[in-house]
Amino acid sequence: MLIHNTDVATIFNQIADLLEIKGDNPFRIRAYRNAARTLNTLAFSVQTMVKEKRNLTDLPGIGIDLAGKIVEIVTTGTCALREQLHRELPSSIHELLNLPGLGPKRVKALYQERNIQTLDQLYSSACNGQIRNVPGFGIRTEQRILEAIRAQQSKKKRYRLDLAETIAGSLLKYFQASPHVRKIDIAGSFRRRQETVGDLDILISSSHPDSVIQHFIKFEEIVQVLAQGKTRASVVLRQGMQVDLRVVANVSFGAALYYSTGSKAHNIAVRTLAQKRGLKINEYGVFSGAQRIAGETELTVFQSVGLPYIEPELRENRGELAAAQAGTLPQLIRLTDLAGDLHAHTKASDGQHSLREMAMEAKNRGLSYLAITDHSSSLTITHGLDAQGLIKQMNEIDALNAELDIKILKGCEVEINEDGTLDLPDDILERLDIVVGAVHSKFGLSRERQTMRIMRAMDHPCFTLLAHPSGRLILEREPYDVDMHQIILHARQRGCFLELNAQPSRLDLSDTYCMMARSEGVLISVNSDAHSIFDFDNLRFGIGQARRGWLEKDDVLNTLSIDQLLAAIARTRCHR
DNA sequence: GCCGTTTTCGGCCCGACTGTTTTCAGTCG
Repeated sequence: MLIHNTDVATIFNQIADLLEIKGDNPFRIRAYRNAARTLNTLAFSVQTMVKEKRNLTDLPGIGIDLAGKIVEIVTTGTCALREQLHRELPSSIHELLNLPGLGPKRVKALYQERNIQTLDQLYSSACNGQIRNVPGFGIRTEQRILEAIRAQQSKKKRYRLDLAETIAGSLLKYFQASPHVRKIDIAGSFRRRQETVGDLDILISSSHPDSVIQHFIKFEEIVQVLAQGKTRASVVLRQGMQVDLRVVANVSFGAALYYSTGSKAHNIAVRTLAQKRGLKINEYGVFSGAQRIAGETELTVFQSVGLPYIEPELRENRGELAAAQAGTLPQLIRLTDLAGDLHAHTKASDGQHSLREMAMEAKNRGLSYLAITDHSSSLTITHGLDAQGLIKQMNEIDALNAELDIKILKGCEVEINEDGTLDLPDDILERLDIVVGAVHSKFGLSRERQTMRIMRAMDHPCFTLLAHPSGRLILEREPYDVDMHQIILHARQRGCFLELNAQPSRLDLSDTYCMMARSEGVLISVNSDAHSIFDFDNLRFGIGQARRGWLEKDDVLNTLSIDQLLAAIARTRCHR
């Protein structure tokens, strides 16, 4: 039986929920949640670790007891503790905790006083006015529960980063109209460039917080004000997205920005560090007793606990504190480090602009090379190119290269067939500068067959890099089942490369696999996969994801100069 | 239940807002 890390994490979170409702030791509950978070961000399979008898207690937040429970879950598929808790409390009850406004205490009260076990029961009880008399509840709470259930039924919970960026842009513009806004920044997972965000966290410094809050709640896109106080407010926008605003004094801006950027796990780790130094960190600064010793900028907050500045994309408690203390933080790649783009389409297949238009735009954006990689013919939906079509395009590229001051590479996004062969004859592949292999079909193959398919494609002597390696579409399609670690190891052995596809709907490879590729020494190519001249904007999303994956300039293929790049591609070909 | 440059025991991040409480518990970020 295949057990994924997320399966184990889900069981740990369920146990934490049930223990919370029971009123168990809060630190024991936190231990289960910490372990679940570790498992959810781990690139390696714990089931494989168990098979290989590797030491689970090396993982952060996993001690002897939880290591034993992980072994139990990956071998039996379940956990005795969870089963026992389910005998004490109904199994559906933890769903109630997901409802905003309901925490463990209230869920417990609802169960004990009204025997409410499911959302449906809660909804009908609230409709009938049976909630308001439960101790600790009232009419307002009953109303909010009804609203929360209705809202949950209609809204999508997370949003892609590109949509979040659009909304953030309009909010920033709106706040520019307020004379009392001194500094403003968007914090939270948005600032950490997470691929999806659940809400937007806006931070403002001002000496007139009341005016700023008043201005905020008049924003025309707001459909509901959830909370409104002297220094913060929470609202829901028309798109369903929640926006939280916090206003602080200028001397606290850095501390508040640091605090609201998170992640939660990172913040807790740094606060714990501060505590050992006898310091207290909160939204207002770093305090030694009653004296504020830092807080105007983020840098001073880090310095106060003896750390160098840590970039927001690294703040996930995935080893950045240890690296900071050891002085081994990565010098994260920046957008301006990219010298070229190795994946772009034209009107010849499913793109919107001509070869010339794409090349001119890439040059205007400061790139010194661009690979044109239209689809191959078996992807009929995109009107892919056959051998004749590609030969024609190669001639056009020769002509343009003689004319333009940017190097255009002859490439193709070649279909990887079900058996791992490539969708073009060898004599054509050999004439291309770059061969980008991609899976667009047969997503449902077994893990073994999908992995073999891709590895066999990599073995073709002309294969250069693997496009969007997992095939996922964010919030729309799960990745196909594939052993990414094996593929990364095979890429290293074969000498080829993997793509980080920068489309905000893909961002594929994910951050954790970027970390894995980096640690295995496999170069990543951050590519726009542009289908129009506007899509070169994608690159900044790709760079955000690359930074989350700890990538430095030297870890990224398309930071090489054109000569270095051509030499690197040549080496992949003389490999066999 | 985890963890250790004060510790193998005794800690474990911290404050704002809401509603129901009439001084604060619960929830959230």
